[in-house]
Amino acid sequence: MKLSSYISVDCVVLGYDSEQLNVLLVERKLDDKVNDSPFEPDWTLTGNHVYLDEDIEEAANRVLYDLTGFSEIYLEQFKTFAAPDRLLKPKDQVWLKSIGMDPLKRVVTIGFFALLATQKVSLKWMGRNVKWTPVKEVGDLAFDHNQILDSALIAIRNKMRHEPLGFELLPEKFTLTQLQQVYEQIFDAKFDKRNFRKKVNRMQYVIALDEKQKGVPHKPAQLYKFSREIYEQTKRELLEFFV
Amino acid sequence: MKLSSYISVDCVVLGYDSEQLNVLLVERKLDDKVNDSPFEPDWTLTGNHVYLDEDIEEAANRVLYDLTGFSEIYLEQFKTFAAPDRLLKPKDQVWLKSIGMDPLKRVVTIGFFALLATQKVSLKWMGRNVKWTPVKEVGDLAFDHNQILDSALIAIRNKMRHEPLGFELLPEKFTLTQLQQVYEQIFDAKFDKRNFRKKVNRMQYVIALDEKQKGVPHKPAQLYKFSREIYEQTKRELLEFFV
DNA sequence: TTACATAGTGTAACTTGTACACTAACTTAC
DNA sequence: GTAAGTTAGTGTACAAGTTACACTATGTAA
Repeated sequence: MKLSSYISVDCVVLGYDSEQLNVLLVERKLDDKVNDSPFEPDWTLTGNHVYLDEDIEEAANRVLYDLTGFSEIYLEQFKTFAAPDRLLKPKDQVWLKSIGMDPLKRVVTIGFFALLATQKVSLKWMGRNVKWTPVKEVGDLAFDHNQILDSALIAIRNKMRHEPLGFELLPEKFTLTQLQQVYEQIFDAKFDKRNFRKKVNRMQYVIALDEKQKGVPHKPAQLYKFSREIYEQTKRELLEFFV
Repeated sequence: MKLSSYISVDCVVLGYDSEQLNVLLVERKLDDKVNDSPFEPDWTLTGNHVYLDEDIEEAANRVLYDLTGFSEIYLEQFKTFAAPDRLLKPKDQVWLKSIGMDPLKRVVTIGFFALLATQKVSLKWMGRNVKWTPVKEVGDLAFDHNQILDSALIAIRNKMRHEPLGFELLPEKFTLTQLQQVYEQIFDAKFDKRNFRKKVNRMQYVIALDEKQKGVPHKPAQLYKFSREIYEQTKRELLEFFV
């Protein structure tokens, strides 16, 4: 299959693990490095080329499927990066020449963000090391991937003001404390527990289950679920979220 | 200058003219048409190829400058379109072959929206007919440009919920009725005049000028201006807009 | 049985949203 | 210069939402 080599997708995969918000990073292989310096950053976001007969959404889903084994992950395009000095890897330049194509100087990449609960993921990707890193502790990434990550976080925050994305970071059954923590992490803010719960109570699409948390060394919390159906019906009235 | 032919930008240029929200369309030339049928739509959004040494933001600004003669227009990337069946024009395919490049089947285009007050614009572009069309009366456009327009309107609405984009559609000095009309057009809604003004009054960055409207056949309205400086200082407190 | 940890709950003061109708100021036509 | 036409500009009462704040309840583990 031929690659349209100059178009790629990069996925900012965010996961919440009951403590913090994490981003999925993959370790670079040696032959990915642009020069031989050992000081180049070792970690990148997940991404891949886009095939010629493939839409970019398909390509991003393919990356996520290879990574997690799941295909129903929340995924959304947020920005395209095309600065002329974006780097094409040397091995790709060689390969492009070998098939008679112009080894262009830049790769245009379409940034996607994906949201999921970390426990779902198997963490294997093309034989490389993969790790969750707390978003607040991400160091230098390769290429312009720090910039892509920052843009993703801004896009997610903006979208979360008026769409119920927070639930995508939680398992199907969750506690209100977990929900609150998700929003606190995303917006880097602290909310008042009672006021937060008052607001959730007004959301008819957050439904209390007949079930409690298990295996915790303290009072177990009530579990809730999110109903997208009810949300779709009532969203006109209840649009504002937590920030 | 060589073109990186498979990347283009398309600009959804929106203008407000004291009555309605309009979008700028350009007429196609005959040799743009994919086949000879006279039934193909005659109008498109403005767009162009992206040069190899050019970022996409630069390319979009170039399109806007060619069109309007202005270079300080509010412009923002909103979505990238890359469906495999997006069409490359026949003349471009011929041209790409002539310079030894693979005539790929699709053009990846990055969609931008631009906001301005219509009176600013001179309306000339590459020798073609250009016209403002009320957004509500746009008919069939060429390629997937109706889809691009719809996506732009959704992106603008979402952004306008928490950023002061409405002012970009007005001249520097505007009346509160004009401001209200902009938001009514964008959100396709009617607001109560007194409540709207109450809300504006709370926005310290909308400043009453010592000046009134002129040349209107009725009571002239107070003029106001928007101060981005004050907005930047106070935005944490006053984030919500009109919808 | 006690210590520990987190869950879960209510109220009062204040701010914002909503619904609603008349007078003021200017121009034009007669 | 008077009347008709047009848009500007204003206030109030009620409902809803926001904010700040501290204690009791229920489970586990030692």
